[in-house]
Amino acid sequence: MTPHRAATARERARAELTREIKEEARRQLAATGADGLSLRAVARELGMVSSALYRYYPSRDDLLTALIIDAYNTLGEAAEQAIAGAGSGRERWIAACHAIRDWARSNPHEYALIYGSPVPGYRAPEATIGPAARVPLAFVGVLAAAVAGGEFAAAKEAPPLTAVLLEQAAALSAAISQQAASPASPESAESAGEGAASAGVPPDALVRAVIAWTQLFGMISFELFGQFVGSFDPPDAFFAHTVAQLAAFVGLR
Amino acid sequence: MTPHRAATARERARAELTREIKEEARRQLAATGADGLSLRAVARELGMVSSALYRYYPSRDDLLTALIIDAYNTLGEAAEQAIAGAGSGRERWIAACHAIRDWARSNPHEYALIYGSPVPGYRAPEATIGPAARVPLAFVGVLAAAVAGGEFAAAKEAPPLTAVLLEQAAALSAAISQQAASPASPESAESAGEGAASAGVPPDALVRAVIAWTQLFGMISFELFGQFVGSFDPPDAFFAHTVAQLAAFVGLR
DNA sequence: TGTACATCAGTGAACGCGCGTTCACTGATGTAC
DNA sequence: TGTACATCAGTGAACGCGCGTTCACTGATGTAC
Repeated sequence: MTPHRAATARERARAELTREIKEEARRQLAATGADGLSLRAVARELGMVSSALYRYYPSRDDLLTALIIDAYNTLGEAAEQAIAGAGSGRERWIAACHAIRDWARSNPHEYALIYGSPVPGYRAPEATIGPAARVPLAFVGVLAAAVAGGEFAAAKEAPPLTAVLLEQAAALSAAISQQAASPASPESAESAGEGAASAGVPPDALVRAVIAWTQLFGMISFELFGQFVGSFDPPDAFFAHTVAQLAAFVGLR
Repeated sequence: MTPHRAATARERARAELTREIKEEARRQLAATGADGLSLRAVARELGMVSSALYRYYPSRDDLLTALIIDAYNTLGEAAEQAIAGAGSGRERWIAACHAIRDWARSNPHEYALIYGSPVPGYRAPEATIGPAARVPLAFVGVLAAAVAGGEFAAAKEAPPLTAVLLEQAAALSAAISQQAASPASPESAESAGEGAASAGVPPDALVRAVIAWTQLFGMISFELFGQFVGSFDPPDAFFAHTVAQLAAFVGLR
């Protein structure tokens, strides 16, 4: 698709400005939230006239989409790097959780953009699905690698799964294998790597992983959205405690 | 404070319209989200002129605050009623979780208003703190009653709490007892009742209760905000499974 | 019970604001010969 | 290497919109004598 030739000055300028627009938009996101994001304000800040932005994004929603995709990707990358930098399966799991929290704390409005209440009237396009899956896939990858490496211990007191739940877990497992085979973004393919498929992960563990996943984001949302005020605040100790417990819960000892 | 005399027609009309304004505002919330809520649109829909609303709410933020307080209260009430209608401690806990989810599914935008990303520029006034505490207090009440009634079983494999966490748990316990002694809303006093204080609930169980609390809202947020799409969808079975597990987790057998 | 005054709900016009998006345009950059 | 044409980035004015809030006003409801 892309011919091999040097980029023209025009192309370089375009790439540069596209980056600057997103940067400025992120700044405004941090200041005023997703609904406060305005093309006119971005243009103003960049010293351009508002209509000029339409050379780069055909509408406000498209700019928002670009920010959402970027957010999913940087978060996914943070998780993947944390995983790559840790030793055992248990350590990888815990490191990923902390990396996700750290990213969320550093980028609260981008976090809100992707995990907070949906922006009214905005419909997420297909292009966000792949990046959104990076974090869950990374977790499943850790689990699968642990199973393969003999680091996984099935839960002792496992309450039985209902038929519906078993079925959904099986379907999810299949979907994951498929997605891992044809990853959405080239970057995620690399780091998720060989262990990305859910091969060998028992359905019960998959359910537990999803429980842990919702728990993780529940804690982070509560922290960022101010629900912890007056209880475990700051929730650093609480978070570390819970995450360690969750690692055991999913079967990583 | 309130003298005992019949309400004048004016007073009745005022109460009636105040209710209608909030009703219409809630409808708009459901349609367009918190940022789409506009005084002008509410007035328009009620056949009034926009400036007339200022006789009822001094600003848009005050109307928003009223909606937030109502949301916390109806949710709290739903949880309290579920608890009152169930038998054992374990059943109460589970019933409360389901009631909260049901309320959230029926009132997604009100849920988003109180548990979603904060409305940018809006600062929650003190008056919201009391109503916001109803749900957590209800859960602690269930736990305390179970301890008093011998229905509570401490966790077997309890990972040790760090010093910081222990300290925070103790402070939280004290704060709960205090709040239960002087409840924010008269209604909550009644149903939370005798068992509201955290008396007898061990710190470890309190930590577990907060874990369960974040887990619960993590699941609900994921469901409402669309993160389950493609995995456990619909998450009914997943939710029931997890909630039952959580009841055991906090010590209710 | 009737009247004079005070209170309050609702009106309508206006202020000033910022927004997304369109469109005809100028001038610079890139390309084909 | 130089020229003619095509492409594209950015301009500036404009359209039409809805918003929160203020203010002087009218007319109805309530209260004190």
